[in-house]
Amino acid sequence: MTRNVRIALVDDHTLFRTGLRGLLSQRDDFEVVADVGSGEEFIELLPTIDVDVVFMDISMPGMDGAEATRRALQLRPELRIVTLSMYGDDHYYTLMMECGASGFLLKDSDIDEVYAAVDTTMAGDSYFSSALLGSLTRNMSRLSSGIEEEDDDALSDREIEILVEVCRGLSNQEIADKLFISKRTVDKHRANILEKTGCKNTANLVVYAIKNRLVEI
Amino acid sequence: MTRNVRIALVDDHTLFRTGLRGLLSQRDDFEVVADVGSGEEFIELLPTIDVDVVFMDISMPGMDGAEATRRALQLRPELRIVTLSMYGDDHYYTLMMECGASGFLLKDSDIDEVYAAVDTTMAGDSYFSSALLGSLTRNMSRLSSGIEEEDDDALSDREIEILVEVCRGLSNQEIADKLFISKRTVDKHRANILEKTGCKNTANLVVYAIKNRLVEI
DNA sequence: GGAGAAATAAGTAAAAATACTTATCTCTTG
DNA sequence: CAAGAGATAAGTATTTTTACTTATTTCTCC
Repeated sequence: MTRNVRIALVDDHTLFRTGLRGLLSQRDDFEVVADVGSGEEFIELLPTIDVDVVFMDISMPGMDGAEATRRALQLRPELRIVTLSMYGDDHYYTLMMECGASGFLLKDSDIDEVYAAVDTTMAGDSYFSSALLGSLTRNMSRLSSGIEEEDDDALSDREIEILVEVCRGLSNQEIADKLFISKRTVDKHRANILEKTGCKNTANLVVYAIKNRLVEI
Repeated sequence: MTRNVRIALVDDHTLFRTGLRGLLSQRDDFEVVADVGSGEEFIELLPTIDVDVVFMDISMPGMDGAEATRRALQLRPELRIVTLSMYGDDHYYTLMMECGASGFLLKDSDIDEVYAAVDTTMAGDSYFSSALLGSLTRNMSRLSSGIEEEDDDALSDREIEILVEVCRGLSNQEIADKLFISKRTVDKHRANILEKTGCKNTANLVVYAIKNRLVEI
């Protein structure tokens, strides 16, 4: 007999986690081995547990899903991490895929998609919410159409990370402390973000970030 | 024997709804009689069903939770509506209470709070997430202290005018020029706005303004 | 007509952001 | 292994915001 799939849940909404846990337990070949509310907790717990598939929320207070995914995969490259997001935004999708996620599920998926995500990623493939297919194929066709528009102004992962903290109201110094880098580096990132986004100041940035669904309000 | 409590779920995230439904079904005196993804759907469905308690999300595409609550209570004043929110924000809380909600639950509550919310509201009382108690008692004591300060924190028209310009990304000097007043006056207004809204800086202000619908993005 | 609220204005000082530049280090990719 | 991109860091100078305070004028409301 095959052993159970060991699943971890990382999401800051306890109720959502509890609900998902209940839904997952309906499959008796699934076993939820971790159920935590933050990226930090998960990274701390990871060395002590055996996990196959992680459902990872993107927006969480403190360490977000992107950073947690990166760190988790450094520790355990064989982990299958499935992103759980409110929005099927290109930016989020790209960010998480670049961080090494194996799947992307919208929170308004139905439970069959969750099961499918586990089964598919366990088989070594990637899984995406069916609702995402439209926007994905759009991107694909754009890429294959040869226009190759490289979007020079796309924010890097780190820049997005900085921008999210800016939107939370942290000063550059506070962001520096939080990310363990120099304030001057944050200054530089922020200047680059302003340049790339065509924004003039903080107020513009927050509006930009919200419009582009980089932060949820 | 008492009859079951009939519950409706209104939330745009299918997965969350399904999870919550599962959790609620563990109480065999509860019965989920509606499970919809938007305010419109709920209002449409309401005349055809018997409901006691509604769990209502605030932010939904289309008709939001506030509007749906108002309309539902017009149709059925005896409904007990419990708000489900990501945030324990004063503003959201006040808004929903003004719309007639009987309870306010954070999405990171645990399931016992959900059960408690049903039981409490069915008994005719109001229920609030324990995480909210801090900010609520603060408000209560302010009210009961007899000062009768009718929401001292309401922004004046001029302050709202300033805030809107801030959100557009104008500097205080630019706002001053635009409104034909001194930059120092704008400074002062801005400081008062920060104080009243409890914000720390521009980023917070923009988020506040958007949440409070003072600006559209 | 007087009380109180709101808008106006200013001084001073400190903190933060912005505009420039340059220079490593690391990682990926051809 | 070389090239390029991204993250890191720092110098310097200017502009902007923020935190304190006080004071005058112009409203409206009772």
